[in-house]
Amino acid sequence: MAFGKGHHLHLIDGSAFIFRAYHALPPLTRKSDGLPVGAVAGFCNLLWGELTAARAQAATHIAVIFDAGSKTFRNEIYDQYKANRPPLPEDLRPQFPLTRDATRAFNVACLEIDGFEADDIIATFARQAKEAGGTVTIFSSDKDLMQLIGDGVDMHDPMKNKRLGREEVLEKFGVGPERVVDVQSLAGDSVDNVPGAPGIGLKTAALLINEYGDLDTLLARAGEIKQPKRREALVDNADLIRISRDLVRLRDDVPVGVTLESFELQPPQGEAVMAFLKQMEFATLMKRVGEKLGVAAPALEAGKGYEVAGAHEVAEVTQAPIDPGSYVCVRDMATLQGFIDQARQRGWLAVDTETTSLDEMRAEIVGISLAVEPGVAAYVPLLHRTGTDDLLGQVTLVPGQMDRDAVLAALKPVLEDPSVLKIGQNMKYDAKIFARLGVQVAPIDDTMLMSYAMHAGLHNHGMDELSQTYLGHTPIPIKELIGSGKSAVTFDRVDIDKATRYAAEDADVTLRLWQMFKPKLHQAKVTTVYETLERPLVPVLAEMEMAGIEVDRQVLSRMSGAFAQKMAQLEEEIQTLAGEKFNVGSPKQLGEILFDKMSLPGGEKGKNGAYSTGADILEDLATEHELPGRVLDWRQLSKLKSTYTDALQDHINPETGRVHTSYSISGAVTGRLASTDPNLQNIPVRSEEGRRIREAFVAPKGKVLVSLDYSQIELRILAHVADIPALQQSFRDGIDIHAMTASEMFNVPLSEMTSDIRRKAKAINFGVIYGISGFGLARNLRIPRGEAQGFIDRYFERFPGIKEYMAATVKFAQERGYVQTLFGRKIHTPEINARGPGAGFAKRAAINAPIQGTAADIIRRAMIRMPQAIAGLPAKMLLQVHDELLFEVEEAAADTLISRAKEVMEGAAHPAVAIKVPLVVEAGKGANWAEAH
DNA sequence: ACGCTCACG
DNA sequence: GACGTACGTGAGCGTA
Repeated sequence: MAFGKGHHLHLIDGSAFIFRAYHALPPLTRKSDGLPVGAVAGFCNLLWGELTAARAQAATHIAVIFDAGSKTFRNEIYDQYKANRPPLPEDLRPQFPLTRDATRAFNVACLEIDGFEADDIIATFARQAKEAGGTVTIFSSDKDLMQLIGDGVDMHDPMKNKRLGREEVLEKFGVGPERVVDVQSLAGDSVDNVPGAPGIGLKTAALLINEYGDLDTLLARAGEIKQPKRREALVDNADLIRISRDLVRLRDDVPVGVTLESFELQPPQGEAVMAFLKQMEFATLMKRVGEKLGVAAPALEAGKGYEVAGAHEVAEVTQAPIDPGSYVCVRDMATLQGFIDQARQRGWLAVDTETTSLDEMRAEIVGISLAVEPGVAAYVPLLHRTGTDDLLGQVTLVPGQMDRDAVLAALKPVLEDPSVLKIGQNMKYDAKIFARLGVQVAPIDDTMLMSYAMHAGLHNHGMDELSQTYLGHTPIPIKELIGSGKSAVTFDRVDIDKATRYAAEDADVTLRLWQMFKPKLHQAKVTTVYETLERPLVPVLAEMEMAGIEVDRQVLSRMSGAFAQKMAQLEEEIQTLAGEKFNVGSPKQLGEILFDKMSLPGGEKGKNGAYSTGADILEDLATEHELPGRVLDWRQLSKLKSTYTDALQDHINPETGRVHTSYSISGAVTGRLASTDPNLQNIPVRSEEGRRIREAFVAPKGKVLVSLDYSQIELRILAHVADIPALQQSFRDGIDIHAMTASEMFNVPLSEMTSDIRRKAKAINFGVIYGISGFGLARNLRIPRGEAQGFIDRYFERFPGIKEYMAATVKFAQERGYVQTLFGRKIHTPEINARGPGAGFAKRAAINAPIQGTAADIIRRAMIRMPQAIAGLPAKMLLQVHDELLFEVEEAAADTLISRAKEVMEGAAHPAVAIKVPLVVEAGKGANWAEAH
């Protein structure tokens, strides 16, 4: 029978059901294999409830509509559409196809169409139903659907369990359903990232539309608006507003390919429902559905059902042992396609690349390994070369390898497919290799970062260590393939059979680690840390590293020359003073000259019997003799030359002409990044001579460098976490915090503050962050230990909250074995209950970690939000130096960049944590880093 | 491979 | 009462 008068259609927004189910339930997994099924279970419950309700409401037709998940036509209109959506939780993705299966199992029509959102499909069916003379109820909480209300179409919000009609639309938008699109086009939508008109919200938009009738009239007569702000917002952004309208207006002409008749409400077929529920191991639901349908629920075998993720370890015992002999060497397209198909089927793929270098910007890809299941792994050799060059000195490819570009072309769709999760160990490396080959790998999971989120402080997170610790398996060492030291060869010279065993094993191990870590993230309560502070940082850092920073070789080379001259001169003077030639760079020889030959006082031998000749000791000796001062000068120049002016030149990439550092996300236990090859986080700044090295870090013509750094961020965090009202107030008032501390401690009014008193207070403030001790402060200030202890006692007397915070933090660590940042990052403190001197170290580290770690979390949050915030500006984020971000930007846009980036940085803690003191960011710009800082 | 020294936050 | 200490990093060098 044709759909028409008297018929009533229920249209269900399936995606809304899924998300609601996912967030309402704990992470449940199927007992037999650990498959995440929480969202599916919740979805089935909601659907079952809805089916019961539909009958009660005399629905005659029903359908569940899903989002197809891939890009839609709206992304072609506006590429930023929905661009700020958080990434999908990794355990939700594989449940999507199961919810479709569930819908079909309940004998309900289900539909999704590539290129369109569920909302468009719903709009299309709603129109068809209306035109046929029937009525429609839409089940969704999505306000975008409210434009469809009226004339036989109403909505039901399942979250609030309430009907939405014309009155509710008026209440929410200030206009009727027919003008909802106009209002939304003006107001924009931050959730979907619809731009709208800047500065116009829902209220103003409704006011304008009601005054002018509709959007087109309003835009045509925008010049008449009296308020200058509103007038400009509309006149200047007319195009953006029209684009916004195309984004919010639902299409009701989607080629759906099915008719309304096919949605006729059918009773569920007991057998099909039961088969599905049994497969999912949903015992309770089987019983409930069975009773209603009058079918016996089949019993589940022992050990089946579902449970909260990680409740039991099933992974290891059920897995096949790791056997490198079983891996496949891929030499033809059909075999490769087989792995790709398996990846699509499962929704995940473990990937690893083998290359000629650890430097991602110079490395050439040699092969790719893949794994889809524990034990099911393959290696695709691409560019292995013969061990010896031929007679002409030419390298020759080993025969039997597939063409690199053909393999990449085959892999690109799956590597870029948003519905297939790519799993790797240190994915930033592989993502950069692929990016250089034109493949943007996403979405990703990273076992190194999962381990870091769970185990920071317990051990490092390299693959060999993780495999040993968590799989009890020692992977083939890379040394066995490429050798070590001077005789090491690059991976392209490795025999393909050996490479297959090694490389595929890495992918296999990575996949197994991922399966083991996944449920444990929830258990360790670090899912949010992983999802918001680790995983999203990978693409951000990859971008920064690939951008690199321009370094002027000339500047460095000139400085190197000058340093060399000055050093030679100093060396001669030193040797004359010593009365003999010796290696000034050898602490051992220097110690013997100073303390044995010249008999200067204060010679202390370290653990291996050598005299200590550190800067502080030489500074003390400088009053006794000329030589130590000269050595200090020589050392400074030597350091600057070897570590900076010489070494940095070697790091200039010949292709890009820029220096590309690599950030280690999991290198520092506190959450800080670490920079290597080269380390761009310790470029000199404290001494005048050193600071000049920053003049070599330059912006290209027409651009400038912009530096933004958090002012006193760790002290601000201390004021918050230790809850010290006096410190908090000073930060709110913008008072010099060290002067204020000094004033409180020494009873000196701010107006009479001397730089010496302030210096002491500053040292104490920093000392507190480090877990202060009388000894440490005494050494830092070069004052007697008793005096230093006196300062500390006075400080604690004045700010008792600090002492309480320190004690509470240590106690927390002793009881739980870890400390936490404000954002939930855990830093383990395994040595906290040790005896001996180690105990002191562990306590101070435990006190420092939440403060340093919270600061690290904050700048991570800022960095993750930054690409979105500066999109459209001719600007790039280049470097991070713990509390500083460095950008390169076209000169004309520098001030815009500063204001946008500053806003992101100062607001980075929100909305997760409301810090009681303002975060303040200071900005500078200039032709080089010295000027910008 | 390890420790010393020193550059940074 | 003695011990040994500021927190977090990475690079280059000399020495074993």
